[in-house]
Amino acid sequence: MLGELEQVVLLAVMRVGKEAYGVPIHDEIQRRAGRDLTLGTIYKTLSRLEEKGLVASHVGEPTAQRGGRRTRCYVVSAAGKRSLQATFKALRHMASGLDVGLEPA
Amino acid sequence: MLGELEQVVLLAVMRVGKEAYGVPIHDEIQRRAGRDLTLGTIYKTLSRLEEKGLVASHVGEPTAQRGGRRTRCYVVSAAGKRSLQATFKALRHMASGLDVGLEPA
DNA sequence: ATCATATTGTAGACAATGTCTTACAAATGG
DNA sequence: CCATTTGTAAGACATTGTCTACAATATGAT
Repeated sequence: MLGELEQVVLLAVMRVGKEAYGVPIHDEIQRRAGRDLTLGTIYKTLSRLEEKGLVASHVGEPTAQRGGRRTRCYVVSAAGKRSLQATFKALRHMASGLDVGLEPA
Repeated sequence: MLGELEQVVLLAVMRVGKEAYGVPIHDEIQRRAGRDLTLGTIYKTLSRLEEKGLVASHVGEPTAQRGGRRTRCYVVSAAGKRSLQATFKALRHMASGLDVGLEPA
């Protein structure tokens, strides 16, 4: 079963798209969910998701940035997307008719 | 932050309504979410939710059933409902426009 | 060149949540 | 008053959530 943070991180990776590495993922979660996590939290979650095959990663091109390592970029795998969909389907079923801000689509 | 199972159990308590004790909660989760948990899992989660003030409980009347203890019945507190709503609001923000079966209401 | 600094990533530790198994309690029918 | 039925609680362990501390790399200034 997908944990709560795992769901959020998967969604953030999808949203960010092409350049989905640590910092942009972190920022997207902060902006959209108003949740202020450390980068360590993001990286740890990403690496657990990768172990489970729910995301895949590759080392990015060196950018003309100020400094830092090569970025590691992530994409959500097909299994990852299915996992999210299954999780949300069950949630919607549980929530239907309950006025908790999660009505069925 | 509400854990994934905590969300499901809170929703189940709301759904079941008046007679929300262990067994009916368990059955509701099984039917609606297709998730087969043990009663121990349900009780443990309920007691953690109660410690956090997200549900309240009282011991029920003895029924004219074959056996068993008095049931302990649960209701979701105002704080519990707010927690759920906040959780789902953030999720919907993260998911909007993503075809994962959780479009904004 | 080299050193301080900015940016990114990794590892380790610990807390919170998820989950089961096992034990315990209470009620009823014989 | 004891076996059976129904319900609850406690303990243990795995997984997930989260941080802090550290390592790696690139840049610009001295």
